[in-house]
Amino acid sequence: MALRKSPARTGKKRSGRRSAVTAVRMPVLSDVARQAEVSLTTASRALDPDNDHPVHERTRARVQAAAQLLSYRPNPMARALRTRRVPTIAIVVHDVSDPYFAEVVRGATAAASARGFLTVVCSSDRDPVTELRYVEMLCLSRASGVIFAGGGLEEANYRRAMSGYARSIADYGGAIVALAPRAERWPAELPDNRTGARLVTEHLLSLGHVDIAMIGGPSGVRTSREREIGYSDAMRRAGCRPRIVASDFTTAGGARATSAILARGSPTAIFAASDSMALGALAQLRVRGIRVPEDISVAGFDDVPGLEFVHPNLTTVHVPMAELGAAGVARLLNELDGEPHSARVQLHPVRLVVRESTAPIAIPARQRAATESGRP
Amino acid sequence: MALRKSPARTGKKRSGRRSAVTAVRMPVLSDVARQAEVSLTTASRALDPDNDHPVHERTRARVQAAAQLLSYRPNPMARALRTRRVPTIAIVVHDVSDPYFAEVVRGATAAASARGFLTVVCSSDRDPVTELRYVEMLCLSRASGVIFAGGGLEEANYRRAMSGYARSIADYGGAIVALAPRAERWPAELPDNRTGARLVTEHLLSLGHVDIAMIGGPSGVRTSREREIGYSDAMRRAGCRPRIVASDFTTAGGARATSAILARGSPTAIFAASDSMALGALAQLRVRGIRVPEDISVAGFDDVPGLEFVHPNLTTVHVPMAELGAAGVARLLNELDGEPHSARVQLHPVRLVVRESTAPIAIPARQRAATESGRP
DNA sequence: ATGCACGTGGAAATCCTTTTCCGTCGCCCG
DNA sequence: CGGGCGACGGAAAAGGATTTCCACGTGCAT
Repeated sequence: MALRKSPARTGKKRSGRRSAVTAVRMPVLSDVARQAEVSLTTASRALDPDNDHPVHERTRARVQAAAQLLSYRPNPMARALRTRRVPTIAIVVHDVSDPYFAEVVRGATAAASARGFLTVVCSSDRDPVTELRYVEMLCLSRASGVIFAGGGLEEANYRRAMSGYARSIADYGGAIVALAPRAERWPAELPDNRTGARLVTEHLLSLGHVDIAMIGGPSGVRTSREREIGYSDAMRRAGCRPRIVASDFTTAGGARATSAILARGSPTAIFAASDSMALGALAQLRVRGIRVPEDISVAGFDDVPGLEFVHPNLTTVHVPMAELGAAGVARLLNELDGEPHSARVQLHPVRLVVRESTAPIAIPARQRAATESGRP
Repeated sequence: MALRKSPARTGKKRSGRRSAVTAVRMPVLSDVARQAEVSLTTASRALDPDNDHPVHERTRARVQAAAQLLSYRPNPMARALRTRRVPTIAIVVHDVSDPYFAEVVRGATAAASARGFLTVVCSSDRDPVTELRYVEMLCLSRASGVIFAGGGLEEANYRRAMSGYARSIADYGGAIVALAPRAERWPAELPDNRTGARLVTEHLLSLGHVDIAMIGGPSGVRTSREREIGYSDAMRRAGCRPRIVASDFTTAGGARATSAILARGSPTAIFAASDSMALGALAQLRVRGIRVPEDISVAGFDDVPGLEFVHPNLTTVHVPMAELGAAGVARLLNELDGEPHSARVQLHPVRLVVRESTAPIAIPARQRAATESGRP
């Protein structure tokens, strides 16, 4: 694929102003070597626990003492140049502002920094071109690994480009892991979307609902599909007709989809494939004066933080987002060390969280309302 | 200060498995030079637009053609080693999951990637030790710059350590910018907190409110203080007594603070120093059956995304979060280029956004309610 | 004709670490 | 006693770009 001119600028011109006086020049390996009276080679070996070349314990101690004394820290750039890999792991998300991704990122950065890795987060803003640009940059800068927190696209060009980058990452010894289902057969740590969707649907069914509409995610995104399948299966098994309106995982999209659903009949329950969309549904229902859960039940998916502060508290499926992020970096590090994982995809259990936004259908709803704290 | 052994691990052991066949070796500068029949020097100069050494146009064209042909991309690691600076800018936040910071990060990453810079985000989780650890890592890896999105602490040890790192960053030619008021005299792009707080307060005052309580941020954080000052000034100027309960900028904290406020009297309006806290206030008022805005008005600060989907839509002060992030990056790049900025701190205007959660005091509130869409 | 500046290009040093390849020394064994 | 082996340490190459000098040829002024 054609690569164009580098967009990078390095901000030169600047000369080392203030440095003159203060700068005591960071010690480099040769300083340590001199201090310890050994060669560069030995110093390097003594300081590197992973190196298997034998170094006499006495020598090693001397070198380490010298390093300590000078408070030497190896220069990551030089190291990276030589080893052809930088100790940073990248995490590619669709949108950092999306609370789902924010949580994943939180978990991942915490886990990574605990192991001495920096994380760069790349937000594609749901634009495949931007995402590819990022991945190219990551390849070039030889990130140790890339975690894809969001799903991929089914589009042919995208997939071809991506598989090229993936190969190139594998070539230089980097690793990739996915945190959402993708066409590519990468190692993956995934939430159990199908079961989750089945759980909510069965919950709704058990409350007596029959006409349950679903607000799906974008078509061509596997997470959407899996959640839709879980829903459809449960519905069909109960003898109900599934009904899905595709949307885009955003709050605004959820509101729009709700309008669309209402325009074509009035279900007694709506299951949104993400909390953001469920929030949109809630908002839309409110402006129309439709009460939740008295008139209609609403459920979401993800259990993003803060749901306990929206009204009514949303029934949803808890996805362990931060743990997913942490598991992603753990998995990545394993892959880097070449320790093969038994299963390519590791499913993380999700659980149904029943809160206030779902209630038994119709008449029973009124009884339930009576149990809530009355207004003065 | 003493630096200990590197916590970094680079995951070696792994040998280049599959590489054997596929790897076509990425072209390097010398390949381009050979192809264009010029020296390394000339090739480098021809490809670098910032270089001021004269290169004949014909030669430059030849080199560029060669680079294009080979789809050459400079190796960022080699470049970094030589220039002593990596093209990544770090952004330190208190919590990536906080929508305020998420937005700032979004703006910053977009601006940075547009200029060929990668961004690493470091989330301190509000722990000074973690934050310091991050900053040390950033120093070592020679990030081009560090943007502090959140405020700093007043604590002595923290400030000393931080100023040490700051000096070291300046020494190697990196830059720092702050996006929240701090004790350190760094270049800053700040929201106009004082004016914003004054604006909401005056808005509330103009609606007839007199007993307006404020939920403040953590003490020792300047953003809190500035917003509190704006509020207090406006109150005093109107002859009203300010009343502030400190909290922590979180939704849960906002809910708790609301309880505390209610325990000590019933104001007719509550101004929270952040939207998150205002959301907590809203939730708390709801469980107590207190209507907003009929019984009490609530206003927030920041205007984080998604407020139009909460009920009632929150009146707040719009802070241009993404723009702040972008401005931070721009400022940083300027600093790196040594182009001096006139003012050390650049104030970004904020504006009052009046929505549904604030209304005239007492009786008039009912009239206002009539203008809303009625229920069936 | 000499000197100087300028435009252009190249050789080599530099950034700092890791790794390859080799040399030495002591020791054991045939 | 020569040879082989294992433990240990060092010289130097590699990794790939940037940058500092320096050189050469022209054109212009002296």
